[in-house]
Amino acid sequence: MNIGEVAKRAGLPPKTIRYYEEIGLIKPLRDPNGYRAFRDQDLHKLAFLSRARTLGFTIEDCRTLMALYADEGRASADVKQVAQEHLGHIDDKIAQLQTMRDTLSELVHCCAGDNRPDCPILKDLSAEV
Amino acid sequence: MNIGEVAKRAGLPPKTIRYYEEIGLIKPLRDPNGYRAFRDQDLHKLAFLSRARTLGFTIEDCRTLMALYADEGRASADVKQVAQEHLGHIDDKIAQLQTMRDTLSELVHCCAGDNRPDCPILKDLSAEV
DNA sequence: CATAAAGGTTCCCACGACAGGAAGGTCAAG
DNA sequence: CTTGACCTTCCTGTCGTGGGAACCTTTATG
Repeated sequence: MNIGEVAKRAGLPPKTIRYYEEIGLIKPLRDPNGYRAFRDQDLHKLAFLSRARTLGFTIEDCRTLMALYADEGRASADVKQVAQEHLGHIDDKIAQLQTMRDTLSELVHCCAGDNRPDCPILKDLSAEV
Repeated sequence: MNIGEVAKRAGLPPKTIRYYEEIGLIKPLRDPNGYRAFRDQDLHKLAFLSRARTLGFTIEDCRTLMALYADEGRASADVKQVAQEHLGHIDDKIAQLQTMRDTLSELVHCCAGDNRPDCPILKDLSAEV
């Protein structure tokens, strides 16, 4: 399989796949012409990565998760811990965005949005420290 | 005022302030010794930037907002539009994170988290394409 | 059989918004 | 006079790609 083919199947751009090879997440073989030769196991790993990235795991998390996946003797507790920490980060980020959203939404609501210059949004931003 | 002083007052690291000058958001004067000499108006702008960044506006948004702030003849509609677009982006991001969170939370919940290798999280990640 | 299009390769630069650190100049206190 | 706290510029790194140049290989078509 060439890179275009796996890209389609794994749902990842070729650029990203090359990058994943560069940082050692996958190790595709090479054809005599220099083209990367992806095996099913490579495709499988890429699909794994694609899915994990969709769930927001960092590349380093992915590396850890793939190592755990490959380790038959793993403890599910280790996997769970990685996932829970990530979940914590997501929750933090959501909370932070929600705070922004609340403030911003309030300000937008208060702004007349007409052709006059008075604006509670700017007033808030320029409020005294 | 030197950079350390404004940094404290505006709640921004000196590095960030230097960066803001570099990209033209502020234009502090210079003392004969080469030190930046911040006026009240510079501090005011930095406080504005700090607040806007806290609300998640991009640097380019900040540039626009500061221009609107400086423009006495602005229409509040223009400010509102910038804010509303930003609000939209925040909502998108929250929705995306929420989707991740839901899936991940479900998976974490299903994982025993013991010393056995069976793990629904890894099972999900390695599911067939 | 020649050619053109579509695919592959490496390499380098850019993004956003800074953070870290080196190497050096300046200033206030003891 | 020295120490230490500031300040300066300059360069590099972050994270996960995306864009594009310059070049090579394969496949399809006239």
